Amino acid sequence: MTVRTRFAPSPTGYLHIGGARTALFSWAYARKHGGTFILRIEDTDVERSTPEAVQAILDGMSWLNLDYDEGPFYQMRRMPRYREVIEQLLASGHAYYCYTTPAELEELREAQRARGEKPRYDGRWRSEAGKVLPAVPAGVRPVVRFKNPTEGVVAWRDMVKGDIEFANSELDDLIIARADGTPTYNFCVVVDDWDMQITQVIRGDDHVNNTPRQINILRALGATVPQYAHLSMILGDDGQKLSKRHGAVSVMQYDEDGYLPEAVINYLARLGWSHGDEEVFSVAQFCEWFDLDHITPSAAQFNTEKLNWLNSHYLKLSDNTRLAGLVRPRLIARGVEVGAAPSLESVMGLYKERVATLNELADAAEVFYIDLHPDPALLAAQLSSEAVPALNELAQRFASLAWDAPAIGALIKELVTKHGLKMPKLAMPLRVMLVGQTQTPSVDALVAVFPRELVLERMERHLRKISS
RNA sequence: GUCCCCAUCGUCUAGAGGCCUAGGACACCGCCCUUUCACGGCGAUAACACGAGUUCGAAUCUCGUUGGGGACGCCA
Repeated sequence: MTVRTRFAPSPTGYLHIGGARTALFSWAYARKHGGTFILRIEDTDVERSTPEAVQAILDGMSWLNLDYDEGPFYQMRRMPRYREVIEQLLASGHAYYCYTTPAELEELREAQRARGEKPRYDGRWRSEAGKVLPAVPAGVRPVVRFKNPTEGVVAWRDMVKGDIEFANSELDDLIIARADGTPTYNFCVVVDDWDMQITQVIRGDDHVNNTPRQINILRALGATVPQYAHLSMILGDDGQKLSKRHGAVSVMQYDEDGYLPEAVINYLARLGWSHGDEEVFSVAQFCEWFDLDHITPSAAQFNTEKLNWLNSHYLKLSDNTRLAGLVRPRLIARGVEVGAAPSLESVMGLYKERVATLNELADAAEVFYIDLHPDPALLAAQLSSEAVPALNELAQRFASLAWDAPAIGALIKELVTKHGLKMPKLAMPLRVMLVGQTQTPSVDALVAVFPRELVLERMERHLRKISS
């Protein structure tokens, strides 16, 4: 049988990091087995679903390069099909109308909780042989409930967690159609997974409790029960459950924060899944290696430090043209006009081994293109009176020097010796004048990236001030 | 409260009864490289939650305890 997996988010917010990992694993499983990956939008919660959220999910997946073979399917467009199946269940006696009102249910649950029981529907409208049902109240529109088996157990071999078993006595008769006739989540999932012939349901482990109910409905329908793989959740950096407060950020936030999609994919792949000691691998390699046997059943804590490490790794591997293309819009967004000289590409080359994110790369690049005003205190501290003559001579000699790093380096060394200085005495003030910082790449490489005129301009601006 | 799940270094993990004196990675610390800072290289510290049992032998199997998480909606 060919593999068919699906990712089925509800469009009530952005695609967060946990959802992204679920999508990634589901996608990778299909890719690994030459199967089909389906995107399904579970938008039956009309109140909370928005087109913006749909777009956010699509954007997130596209940024991560998770392509789907079928869909997106929207549940709201499948209403006639759901209605048809509900009729079928009603007709076969697997479902029934229930006239209990929400208020009555609340009252029931309240009482059960007070008694220390698990809150659940008491089956008052469930038809049984020889049972007399209450009189149908006037003016109450009924919901449809699934008639869950009362005896035995429902068990499955979870591909991540192993054998899981629920007693049917723990399950109540869930609502499959609301009073207004619209179907509910657990029911739609079942019909969709059935119709779409999903072979492996890979989803978050918050769905473990839904699984026995879904299996029971599937069986009532005579459908094939798919395999299930329940992924444990991802905790925030602080070990807390991901929530809006705790950085349950959109995957697009990682884009904004300057992470490369391949770094995020690599990080997510390694979070809860492993292939021996392998830490760094391409998406293609991941698809080849991926399997459900090596997924940890326990929750994993997100670790930004490790993501940073992976990101800096991929940054080093990226060519300068790509990096320039990614950094340029970030600079423009800051209002920086990126001039022709130095080329952004060369600046990327100078800094890509030293940063963890694209934003840090942008920070480093920015000073090359703005009207730079180094911190006066810093400049004063570095620009010692003994360095000024050497710097003056340096500027003078720069004017006619062959403009490359070896020549620049040689000249600096020569003048350091000539003026009886230590290297930092000369290099530090030069760094501050050029980029406003004492910590930079090697000074000859730094100078070489600049166009000669800009170096002279930035040097003379300050040297003139001192001299006068 | 009831049901379900989970439990190896600070974090992500390797580990499917002897290969474990528990391996790798991130972080941290130290050293080297570097007349700056990073990068890089080398090294160190650091874990099987606890208690019973099964076994010649348990991180690995069983049970219990503790701790954590999830679910108990006319949300998904």
